[in-house]
Amino acid sequence: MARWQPNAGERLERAALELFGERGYDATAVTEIAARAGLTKSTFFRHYADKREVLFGGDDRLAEQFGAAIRQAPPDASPLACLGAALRACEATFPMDRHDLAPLRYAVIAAHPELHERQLLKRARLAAIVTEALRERGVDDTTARLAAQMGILAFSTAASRWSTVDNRRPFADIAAEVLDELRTRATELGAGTAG
Amino acid sequence: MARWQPNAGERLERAALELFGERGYDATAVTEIAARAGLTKSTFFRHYADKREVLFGGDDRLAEQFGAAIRQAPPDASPLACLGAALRACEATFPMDRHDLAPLRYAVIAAHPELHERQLLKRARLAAIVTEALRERGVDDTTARLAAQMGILAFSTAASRWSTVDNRRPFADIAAEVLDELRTRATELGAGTAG
DNA sequence: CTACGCGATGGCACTAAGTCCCATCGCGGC
DNA sequence: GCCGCGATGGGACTTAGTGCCATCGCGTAG
Repeated sequence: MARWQPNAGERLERAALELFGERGYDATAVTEIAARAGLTKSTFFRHYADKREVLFGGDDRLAEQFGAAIRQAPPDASPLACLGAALRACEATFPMDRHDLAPLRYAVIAAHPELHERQLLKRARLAAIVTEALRERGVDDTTARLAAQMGILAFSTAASRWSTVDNRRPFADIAAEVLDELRTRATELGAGTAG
Repeated sequence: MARWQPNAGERLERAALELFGERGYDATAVTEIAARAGLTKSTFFRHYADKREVLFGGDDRLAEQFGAAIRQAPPDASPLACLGAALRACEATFPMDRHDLAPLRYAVIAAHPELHERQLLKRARLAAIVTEALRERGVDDTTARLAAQMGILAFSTAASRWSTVDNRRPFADIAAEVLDELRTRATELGAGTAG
């Protein structure tokens, strides 16, 4: 028995990604994922609330980092500056030495609406955390929500580009670039006629 | 038998909302919804892909209206002006004579992450349609995506406020107000220091 | 009026996700 | 060596969701 081996969560995550790559998401049962990780269905659901969640463990850690980075930003930093800091802070979640698995993960998510759905939920939670963190800094509600959406858009775009097979650039660089372009476009949008 | 009675979809939707209100979402089985509508489980799944979908039938029609409104906007209209037109166009989806059911619907969705998840998916699809419609007008990719996010944010905020129990204002008014405030905030955001 | 066909429904079997509860195991402290 | 705690195993159970075929209602051709 493989009982009591450490890192059950990581093993399940790895086994899941392997099987999704080999047989596809739908054709992979939770029992099979657990078996490959040397565990059982019961244990799987003790680590992940459902089958989808096994692909999004990192997003929860990310949300914490995001919130912390905004709170640690200097008091006079603008909302967009806070977002920049947050995007730099989540560099650890996108380490280059794990870059090989990213394209597969994205492909699986893109191919299954229920996984895309879960990704959207994670990002909505992230947006809620950013909004709250900005509000704590005295930013008004509407601005906080708008800035949070811009941050999520920058994050999503950057994460997508980073996860490309032939990408070799660090996440922070891509994110900074995207955020800066969004800032420019936001100015143009607001300046245009609205009616 | 109630076979061959018209509007099976509407009956299922109504029955579902009733039961969700009475017993809660989790405690209501698909079989029960179908039974109250005078139908069976088989027929339910022929009308809605899953249990969640029964609450989001209107969102699909909305997406079409949204896209059509942007395409019909005058060629020289700015992106934000297009969004304004789209928000006005979906007035039909928020008729005052059906306002009574809105608070319940929102409460049920808010209480269940899986329903919130589905709502996010619908809005993401809406955002994709807006993005594509703006691109067709010659708007560059980044601006289109940013504007679409702003539109979705305006829509979500307005829909939430409209669905309040004591609200009596038409949707278009609320939406226009929200969008205008977002435009102001976007300008301020872009003007601030970024770095 | 009958025969035929089409589309919507009913019904049933089946798979797998997810829940619940309890037994079991391993490790560390007393 | 005993004991308790936390993690795992295992099995019973409910229900979402799929697939297939029989059935029904209605319109239409002849």
